[in-house]
Amino acid sequence: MASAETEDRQANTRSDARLAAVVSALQHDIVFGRLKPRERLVEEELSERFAVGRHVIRAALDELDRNGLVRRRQNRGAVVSDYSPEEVDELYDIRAILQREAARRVPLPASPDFIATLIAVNDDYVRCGKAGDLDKAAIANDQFHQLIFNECRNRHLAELIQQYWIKTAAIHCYAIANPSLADQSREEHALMIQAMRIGDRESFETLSVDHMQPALAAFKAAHGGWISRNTTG
Amino acid sequence: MASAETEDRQANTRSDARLAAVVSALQHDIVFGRLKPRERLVEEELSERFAVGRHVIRAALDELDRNGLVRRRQNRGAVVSDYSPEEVDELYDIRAILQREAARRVPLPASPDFIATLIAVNDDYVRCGKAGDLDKAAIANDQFHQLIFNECRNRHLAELIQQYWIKTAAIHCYAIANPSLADQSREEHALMIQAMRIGDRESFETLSVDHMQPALAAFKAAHGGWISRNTTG
DNA sequence: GTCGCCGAAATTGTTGACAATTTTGGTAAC
DNA sequence: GTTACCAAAATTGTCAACAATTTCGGCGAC
Repeated sequence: MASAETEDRQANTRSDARLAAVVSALQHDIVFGRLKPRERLVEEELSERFAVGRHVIRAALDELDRNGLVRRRQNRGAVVSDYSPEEVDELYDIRAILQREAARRVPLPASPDFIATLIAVNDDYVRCGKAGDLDKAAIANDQFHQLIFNECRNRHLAELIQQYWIKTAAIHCYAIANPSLADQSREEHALMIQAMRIGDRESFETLSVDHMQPALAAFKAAHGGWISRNTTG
Repeated sequence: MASAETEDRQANTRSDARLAAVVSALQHDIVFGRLKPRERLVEEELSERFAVGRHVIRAALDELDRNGLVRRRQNRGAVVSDYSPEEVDELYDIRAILQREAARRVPLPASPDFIATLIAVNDDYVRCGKAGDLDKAAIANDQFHQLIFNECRNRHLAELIQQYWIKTAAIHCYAIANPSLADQSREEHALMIQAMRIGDRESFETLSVDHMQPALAAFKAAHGGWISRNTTG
């Protein structure tokens, strides 16, 4: 629901509001663990729940499949995907590559206007986080990083980073719920803003990559002993 | 038609043979210029041409839209996309990033078995190219580079490179049709094989990035004066 | 007691008709 | 001659019923 409007600007995803709403809702359900890995997603159930035609559900599942959040197989329906440890490492490897390069391409120092916008969004993130409103905090966090990466002067690169952001949403949202990690996240956001303001590219680049690591480490620690069943199925 | 079998291995794209065939055929039509930029793709026409239901066509157009080869807008159908010069630069910028990083991750020197396979595919590419069979040459060229990038020890990165390979297929297939560029391409393939064989990573990395440039330069020279109409539309 | 087979239930894939939207062509007013 | 508007054609979006496939439970054979 919340991202239905932002979606409208992206000319890439050709879709109406209903589809966007379903995708967004399912994304949040998966990311925040209301839908657990290996859980089945039945088209007719979802069709009834969201009060839309089954073909809309099908399109939504297509998009989620494309985003890597669910996995579909012929005549067997969709299940929430659980990443194997190797997959998580691979995805974060790619994110590190992309975000480092994006950080190199952002013009620094950033304009005062941009810094002001960034601070406003980050304040929102901090406020929601401390208030325990995880859903809104996650959205503000999304906005914060999306704003930054959109400055990289390569729209396709920014979109690609956004794609991998979504793919790993279930992992990096881990940090928001954990008080200690959330503290660190807030501190790093402040450092990023500072680096952009004074034009310290080296710090900015390092922060852009390292900012991902705590959530990844926490996720791996929590799910370390898991068996990966989704290889050959 | 030709890639219908290879598609089967990729568990990611959940689709039957018909969908894969339609996507592949339309891809080739666009890449080799039988379908020209800004040309409309009408669902019912395609449905009749390929003798499949319209929903299959719709799924195919979805995938082509996702690959960037066509552009769709609400209630207005699909058109073959023509990239603006900025978009082309952006896409090649991303390809350079990804392919450089992949080259860094490929274990070197490559095994003799792998080198042998590579030489066999490349011989096929050279043969088809010199015989003027552009369609098969393009497929062999695809195989050659896909083989290499699949060695990067990160399946998601390899898939991502493949995605951008498809996105820019219309551009880099330019080189195959041009005799001088094709000569250079063949020579560089030989150098890449040599670098992988003896473990010369620096050359391999440089080649992996620079190999794209001639086709890009030729494409930009040919389409330099174009007006870009697909911005806000 | 276990293994294999068969049938029913559940679920997804497909089809064709219908509704909504956009485009096109023509006509009348200025 | 040009512009505004309206109706018809073309095209895409939506829906509900039907067909095909997979899964699950029970039954019988060994």
